[in-house]
Amino acid sequence: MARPTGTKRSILDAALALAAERGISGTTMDDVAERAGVAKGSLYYNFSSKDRLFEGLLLEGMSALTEALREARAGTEGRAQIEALVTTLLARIKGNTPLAKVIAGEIFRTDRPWQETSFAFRHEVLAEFAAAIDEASGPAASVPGSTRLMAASVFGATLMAGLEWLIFDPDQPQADVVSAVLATFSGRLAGQ
Amino acid sequence: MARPTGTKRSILDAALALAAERGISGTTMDDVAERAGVAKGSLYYNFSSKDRLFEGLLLEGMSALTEALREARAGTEGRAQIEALVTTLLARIKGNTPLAKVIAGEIFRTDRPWQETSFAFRHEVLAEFAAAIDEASGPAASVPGSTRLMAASVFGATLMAGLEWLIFDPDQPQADVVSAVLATFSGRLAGQ
DNA sequence: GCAACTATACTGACTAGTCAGTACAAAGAC
DNA sequence: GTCTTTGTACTGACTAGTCAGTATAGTTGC
Repeated sequence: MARPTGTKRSILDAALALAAERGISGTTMDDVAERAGVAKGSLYYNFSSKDRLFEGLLLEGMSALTEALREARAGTEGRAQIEALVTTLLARIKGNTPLAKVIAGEIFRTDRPWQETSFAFRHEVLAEFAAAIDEASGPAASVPGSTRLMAASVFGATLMAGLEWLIFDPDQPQADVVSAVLATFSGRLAGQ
Repeated sequence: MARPTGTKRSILDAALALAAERGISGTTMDDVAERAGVAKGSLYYNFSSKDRLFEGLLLEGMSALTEALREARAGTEGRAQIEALVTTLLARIKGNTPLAKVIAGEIFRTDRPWQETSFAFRHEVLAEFAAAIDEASGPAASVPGSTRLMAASVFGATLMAGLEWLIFDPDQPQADVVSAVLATFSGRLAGQ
């Protein structure tokens, strides 16, 4: 699963940029070849189909993200884990906004050939958040299954705020965005 | 802006169901006609183009949602507003999951002919959440622009948790999902 | 009572164009 | 001398949109 270089890299980069602009279905293989500056034949020499190309793209992006989240959580303890995950996720969204847009658009689709891949990724990401939530609030969750839903909440909050930030107000400092997301969880809104 | 009936209704319903399964780009007009049980010509008699059809679809769904959120907030005060908005949004997502899936997949796209419509909707929804946040935490927000980001966080948390719920564990009672989302904001995760 | 006309809704075969994928001869790269 | 890439032409299935014609229910004139 080494990060591709050379022609494969150009193709993946071009495909990602285009998919972020027009969606995967709206991106044609001719477009990808042109933007990558390679011949169309090279696309099919390196990837067996359009589906495989985009599957590879998502797999690569998702692996990098889960890896980053895993490391962020491993380096911290207790309540700081949530903060570390939120900070890391926001940094990743900023560092690769096109990927974040594509993932956000794909995450609820249930009809893709790479669904399996995508669900596994989703599971891993939520597992990191769930583990951080257990660390922060004690493992004695009141309702069974609620940790996973809370993990989805924290992930969804960060993703939505991150894209809101980068699409509509990209000049705002990253630290302010981290603060805003964490403030949402601080108890000021719904302390029991 | 009366809710269409008859043929228009069948077409919109079919288009929504298909778009939730395959995305808008992945849905063909022939598919829509077949599922709606009408001839393809009727699609074009009732809507001038595929884009207009889906714009109408999103507009209808988004109007109903903002209206519901507005009412929910108007009926409550203080911190209960957040809870009312989260509850209402989750109920709507459950009541029309296909629409929620389509909106979730569209909300970050910046290349659609109906972008204006979509951004306006986004703005209205976030305005409701922002108003509730102001009510809950006092208008003296620490960082300029942070209320909008917090609104995006709360909205994103609810949307992600709602779809997680309905796609992966639809038998879980709605009340548990509301609790889980609100628990995320309770301060147990990141109380300062 | 009925023929002629109008308005509206709908039909489905058809057109013009698009796009994933293929073919293959030639040229670099290592 | 094999692996990779190029360039270009091509195929065939698919798709948005069109349009001449049909169905039906009024309405008007006589």
